[in-house]
Amino acid sequence: MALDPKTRKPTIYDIARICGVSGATVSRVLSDSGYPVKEAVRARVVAVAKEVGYTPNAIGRMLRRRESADIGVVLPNLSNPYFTSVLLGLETEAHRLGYNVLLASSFRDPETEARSLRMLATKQVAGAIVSLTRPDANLLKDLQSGGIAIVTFDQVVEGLKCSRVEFDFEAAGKLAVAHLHALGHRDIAFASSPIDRPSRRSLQRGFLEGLAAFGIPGGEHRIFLGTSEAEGTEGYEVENGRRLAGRLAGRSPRVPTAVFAANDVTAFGLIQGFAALGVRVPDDVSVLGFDDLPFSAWVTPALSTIAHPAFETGAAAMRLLSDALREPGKVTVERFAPRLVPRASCAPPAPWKAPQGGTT
Amino acid sequence: MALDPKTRKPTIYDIARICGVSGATVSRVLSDSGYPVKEAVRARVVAVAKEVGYTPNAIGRMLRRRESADIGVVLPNLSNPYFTSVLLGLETEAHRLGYNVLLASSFRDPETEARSLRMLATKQVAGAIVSLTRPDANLLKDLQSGGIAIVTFDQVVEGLKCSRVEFDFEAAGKLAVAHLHALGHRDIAFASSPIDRPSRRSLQRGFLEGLAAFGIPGGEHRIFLGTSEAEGTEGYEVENGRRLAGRLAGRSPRVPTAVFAANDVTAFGLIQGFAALGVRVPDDVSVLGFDDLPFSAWVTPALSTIAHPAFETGAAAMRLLSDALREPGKVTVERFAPRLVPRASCAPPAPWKAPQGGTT
DNA sequence: CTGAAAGCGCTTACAG
DNA sequence: CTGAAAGCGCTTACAG
Repeated sequence: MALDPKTRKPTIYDIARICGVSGATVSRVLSDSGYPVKEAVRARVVAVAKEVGYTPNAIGRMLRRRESADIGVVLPNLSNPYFTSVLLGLETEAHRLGYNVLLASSFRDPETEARSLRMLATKQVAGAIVSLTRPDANLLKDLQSGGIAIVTFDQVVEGLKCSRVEFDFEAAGKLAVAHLHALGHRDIAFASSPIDRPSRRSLQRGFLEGLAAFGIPGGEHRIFLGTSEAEGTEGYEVENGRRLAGRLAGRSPRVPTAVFAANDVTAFGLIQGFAALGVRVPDDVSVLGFDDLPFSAWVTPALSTIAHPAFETGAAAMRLLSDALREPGKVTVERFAPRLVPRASCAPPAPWKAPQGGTT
Repeated sequence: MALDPKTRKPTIYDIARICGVSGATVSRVLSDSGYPVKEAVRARVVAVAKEVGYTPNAIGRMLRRRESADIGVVLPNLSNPYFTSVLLGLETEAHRLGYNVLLASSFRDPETEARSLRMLATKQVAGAIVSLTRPDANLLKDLQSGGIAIVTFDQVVEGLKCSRVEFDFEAAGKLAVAHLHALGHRDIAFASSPIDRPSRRSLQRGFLEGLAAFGIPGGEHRIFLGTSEAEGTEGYEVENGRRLAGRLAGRSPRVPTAVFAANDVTAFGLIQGFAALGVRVPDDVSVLGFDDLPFSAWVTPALSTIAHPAFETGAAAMRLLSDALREPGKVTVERFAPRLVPRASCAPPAPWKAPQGGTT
């Protein structure tokens, strides 16, 4: 315990001095370099390190080695359970692979997003996994040319070469319409928070294409979007759904017979909003969600929805990043397809009403 | 663009060379030091920095300044929505205060937990916000003596001086029993995943004290705990609840009339498990949750529960940490109290059955 | 097997 | 207002 005055944290040189060896030797022992060191010396160094409570300084090491085990993660919004599940998948895989996660929620603000990206560059992260509200190829290219590997998910950034996890949002939109159409619906609406991300845009496009495929005219009377700017706060999505239910229920001359919600949470809001107005789901209107969150199977009516594999998306993104880190320049695309999960919130429209499905 | 051979990232010295000034001057300009620099020089430096695409290296700066804006966060389990909400509160406040979050989920493994803590020390974080599966005062004291501020939540670590966000779990357990007792229940059980954290222990203690206060004998036939070691995986809690429902339903000579679940997700599992066995909630058995997750108000029957403010806990923890960083040694304790949120999953026991409450 | 020395990118007394 | 120099804690050719 022969340390300096002001309870300074011991460094490699403190240990070196105590052991009567050079800093280089201590470094070789303590960094598991595999470099040969006489066994007696090694033992002494390890013992002294322990005795003085030595903690390696990763900053010093990083500066010297110019490498990092940190991965930046930029998500639009932690209050949406979808992203929370992505994060869980990411974190699980990161842990398995030995990476640390630097989290940066953008709160759906492009400014914050850009700042987070720059912050990550500043921190010299090895790579970043991002889902952007306002994809900016130049910003991401800057990171890449700074040696930072990028992986995106749920979006392809125009003009950027990088690995990504794709999801076919357009197919999801079509699948939604197909399901509702098969149930007998012809007057189908789309409910969403503002279309501020490409994934939403694709979903909406798929929805419209789905309508077109069945000869159903699209148009503004089918599209119900949130206007609030209070996004990113907990409960925004569900509240938006509640409000949209009011607008849907008030549409003249008549209420749509089915609604496709841009995510499960919005669907919950719709169902609640409808209930408050005495509109029954699925008796009066069918509600189809998107995401298949874990608890979507627990609500009543159990939510019919389109599965969007969240955990798997996060885990896959982390794996792709790890691959890209191991093999710079490697670009891989992993694709997930939508899958229909029919439950109880969708049923044939009133005239042809068939018995409801079970709740469990 | 007069940079070195191998597309090395430009440093302060590259800019200095191009501008014909010293590195010190460039640093003064680019680090917003407030140090006086001739305006013409300043402008030139800024322009060149932009031109060469300079990105400050936070590692170099951290090593020199010995300070960090990183905060470590150690959570037991991201698959539990409670912690997810805590994280959201934390992250929101961290963003507001200008800190970056280094995330480390322990997956409920004490080894992983200890490793994460050491990793954070290594990374020279300014502080850490932790909820530990196996609280270890020595481990945390080591961080503190290394200059890292610690804030805990939902637990007080024996023998550790630090700011913390407390929650009165014992009172929550008592409140649960009081509510169920007031409804007429006398045969009340407790259902939980393994009691591996002090908070769970306190909740259970409160439950038992609550029983005792009403002269209801405790005992093993009232305590139903998960045995699985598959904790930390998504869906563990709900699956555990489903399994426990089976054990509860099969208890002889008779099924309890009410169950207090250690968290809302377990309660969902219970309700599902009961439903699968034809046991109705609340008609045959009342289920009371704990947490009041956002979606607990959306399920059917709407979950009666005890509120445990998650977002607020995370935000408060971050604020306390910020205070402690600003004023080293400052120890503050912020307390949250449990609050009953009666909904539809609890009702008087069968014999005295009264009309059910509404679902919304 | 060991050490002296340079250097990772930055900041900051110190001297002018 | 500016610069030379030292140093944050570490690693790693290089020489022995």
